[in-house]
Amino acid sequence: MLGKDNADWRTSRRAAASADIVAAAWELAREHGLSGLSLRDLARRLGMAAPSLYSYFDSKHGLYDAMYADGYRSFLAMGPPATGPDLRAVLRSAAEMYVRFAGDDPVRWQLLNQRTIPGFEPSEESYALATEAYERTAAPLHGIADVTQPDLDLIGAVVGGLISQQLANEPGGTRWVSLLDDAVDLLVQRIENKPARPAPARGRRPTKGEA
Amino acid sequence: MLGKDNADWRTSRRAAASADIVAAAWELAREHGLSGLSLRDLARRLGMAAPSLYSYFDSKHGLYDAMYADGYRSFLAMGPPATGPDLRAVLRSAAEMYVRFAGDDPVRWQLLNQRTIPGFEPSEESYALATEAYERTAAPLHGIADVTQPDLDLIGAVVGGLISQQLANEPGGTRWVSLLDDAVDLLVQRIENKPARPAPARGRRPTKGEA
DNA sequence: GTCTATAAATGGATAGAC
DNA sequence: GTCTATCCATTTATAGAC
Repeated sequence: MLGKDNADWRTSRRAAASADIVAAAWELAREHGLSGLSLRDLARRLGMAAPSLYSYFDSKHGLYDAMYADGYRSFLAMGPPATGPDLRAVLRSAAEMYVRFAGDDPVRWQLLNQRTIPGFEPSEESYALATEAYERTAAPLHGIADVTQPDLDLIGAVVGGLISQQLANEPGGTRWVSLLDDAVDLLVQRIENKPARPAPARGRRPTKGEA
Repeated sequence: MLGKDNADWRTSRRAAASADIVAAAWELAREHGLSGLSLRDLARRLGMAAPSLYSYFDSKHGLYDAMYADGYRSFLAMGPPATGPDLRAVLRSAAEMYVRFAGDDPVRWQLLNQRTIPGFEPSEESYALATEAYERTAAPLHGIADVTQPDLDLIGAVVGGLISQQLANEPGGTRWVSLLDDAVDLLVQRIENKPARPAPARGRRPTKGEA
């Protein structure tokens, strides 16, 4: 009567094997580039035959999808960002967390943030993790000032831009990343010194994004 | 006695053929992604045999290098950015030029600005074009206010970040790119409201980037 | 310069035995 | 689930005819 236990055991074994594969795939991606990843190399490193990988992933894109999900799970594992009443402190904390995450594994950042693998798009399930990570990071900002979606978009672009320049032009350095505090100050200024919430009706100018 | 003319003609013929190849390569890259480009497809589209491409390029990376150079030549062909005494106007013009250039051909922007092809690095000659483009774009800013290199780095990161987010998350849209004017205003504010040029010596704080 | 032919290495992917 | 064997496409490269 250990049918259920047996099934659980199998499932967890399978999950563990799958995790091993993904971990080895990250290793290889760091060594040979994201699109330089080959299933043969991967199988060899794991001491298994290449076709066996297809028991775990439908295709190479399926593997990328698992890596994508794994990347966001790693981000979520860093824990929630700081909360508090001070916009600058909260923003700085969230930005630094993101910069650290990107610097820890540039290839991971590339898969998660750039459209670099032709034809690859994350599955709904994996993308849901991306959404969760985004919302969790943005959440502490919502209460504080009058943070709008365009504000969040600009924040993301500025922080992402600094990371991107850093990784592309001076990997391992700090030339761009060291500008983070200054950038945060700018963003805080923008958000706090915004023309007070538009009086409901009464000559309100349409926002830029509105059709 | 037409040896020289004949040589010139051959050179220009060769250059024209080379340009045709690069143009077709861009087409294919737009269709199948940058790393999805195949020399067979390329040769087929040009109505030639694949090995013939090796008369023009040493390797696939050689082709990428030619595309890289071509990309920056296209940028330079847009002409110099606006000049003038108004920082905001000059910055906005340069930024809009860059955004237009990126939107016109996202794949080109990817090759020029992201480390996406494993093992590919532009040759010195091609990289010189990148430097020329950068310096030409930054030149009009140098005269105006007290624009430092960290200022330029931040400008590049912000503009590049908006482009990157736009292309990755909503290609063809304007959600991020429409924030450009706001971003420029922020940057102008930073540059203009900088603590006046530090009095030579006398308690000057070291800049972040300095060792 | 261009072609045909060909080679070797490598890539993703499938079929079918165990 | 794992293997062997196999397939087909791609990259790189060479030899040799035209």
